Amino acid sequence: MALRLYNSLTRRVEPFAPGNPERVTMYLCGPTVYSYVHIGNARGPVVFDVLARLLRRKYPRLVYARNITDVDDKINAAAAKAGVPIATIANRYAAVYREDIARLGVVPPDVEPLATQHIEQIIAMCEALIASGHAYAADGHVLFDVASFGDYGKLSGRSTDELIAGARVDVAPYKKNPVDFVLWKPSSAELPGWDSPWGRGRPGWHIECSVMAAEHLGETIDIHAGGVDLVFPHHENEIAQSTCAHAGRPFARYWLHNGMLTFGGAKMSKSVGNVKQLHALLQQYPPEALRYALLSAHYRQPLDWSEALIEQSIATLDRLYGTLRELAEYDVAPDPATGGDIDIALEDDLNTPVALASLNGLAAEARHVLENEPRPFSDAARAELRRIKADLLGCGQMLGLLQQDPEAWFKRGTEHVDPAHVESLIEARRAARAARDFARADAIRDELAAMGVAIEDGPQGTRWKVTQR
RNA sequence: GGCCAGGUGGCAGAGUGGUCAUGCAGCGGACUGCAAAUCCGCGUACGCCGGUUCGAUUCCGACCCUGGCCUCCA
Repeated sequence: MALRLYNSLTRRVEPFAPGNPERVTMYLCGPTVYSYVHIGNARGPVVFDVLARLLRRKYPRLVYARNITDVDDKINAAAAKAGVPIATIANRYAAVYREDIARLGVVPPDVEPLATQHIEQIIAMCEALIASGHAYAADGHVLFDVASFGDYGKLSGRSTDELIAGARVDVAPYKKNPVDFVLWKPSSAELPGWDSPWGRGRPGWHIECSVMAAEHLGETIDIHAGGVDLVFPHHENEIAQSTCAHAGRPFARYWLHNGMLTFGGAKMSKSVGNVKQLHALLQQYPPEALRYALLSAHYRQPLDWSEALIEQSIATLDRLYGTLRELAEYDVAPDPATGGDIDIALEDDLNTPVALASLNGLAAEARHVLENEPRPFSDAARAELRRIKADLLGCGQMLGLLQQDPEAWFKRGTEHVDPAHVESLIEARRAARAARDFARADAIRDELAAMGVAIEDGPQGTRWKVTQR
């Protein structure tokens, strides 16, 4: 089965056919680095990381770009408040972002362009748009002339007329049309700025993405992704700029949009104030559980973030890793499992919930064999277990899950517990049980529980795991 | 108000015109000194009202409700 993706532009699921299989291109709108991002901001990077993994297998020459907006009024405000240059703020939060997103198991993009490193090209695109009559300079600004682009509104399903009628933006006097948007704006002396034909200024937000996509991926890209809240105006504006700057050649073949993460029933956003910072969550919970939670719903659906969702994800991973732990003796390489259930699910517009169901199904198969086959295992049973483990790891790899040592999963956060102490208590309990002093054995178990350590007596002895974090 | 998604069992969340999601939680059983883990089994879920159909949770229409966008936003 071939990859099929929902294209916001056509509002349909379509087979994916790249312009050039030797160089498939994908762009994701990255963060504006003025503060810590929230978990909602991580949904796109995570789900499109799964897409990148899927694409890369078939098109090894994929070029995946995820930008960083490092000049913006919010950064300016944060820098002014702290009394430092904007680069200080931007570099600090960009570094935190890279690190935190990586902890979610996201493979770094091939290119991570910064807006401030493309000022020349931004100015050039503004000039080109002015030259071709799609933009005009006014009062130190450069504005895109929306009326000059007939397809404006196509992505978001709006007509220019209704946009003008419903415009709630303050109409600046220098605008020809209320919906015209800024490509370049003037900077006062205290604001960061660059010299330009229109005086000292800085770029508008939308043009950055058009320029960086063109610079690193080409004029027409295969996939452009982002949150559904960016459809209008950001992506609409990108299409207008890029198409007009490139003589009408299409900007992106496929537009992919992830649904919003909600919290308490409303979209998670700083303006509402219902945010959960990614950085804070990573201190509190296993990163892999956050990733599992983000993949637990289909990417286009809204997903309500909650403590229960994380706990459930941890519980499910406990079970999956528990199965892998039972298979520890089988030393196998991950099998990419091409054509398997997981593949079919992921190629069907990234159906990660079904892929996770398959993952759980594989684990159940393994447990079934472990439970029912007579021991010692026959060669056939062992081969079956090896196959399942290879599939489990291979499918996990596609999803960016199950790649750590099961023992590391169960003993995560052991900085709060001394493993040697735990082992000695377990040994003391073993001795007590051997002496049939069950009161003492249970007391030791309670003591371990108080430390956040749970134990399991199995045929191979007693195992332990942390119950917290 | 306009445009766009969606309403599934205790919860999360897929999917389908007519046997099955899956996970978490719960209950019963097996196993265990007891737990835990694991295994087996269980719960008659598809917002409301009509329509189409032999048959609709799935298709069509109305209604109710929720969320998103229309302004910075992943």
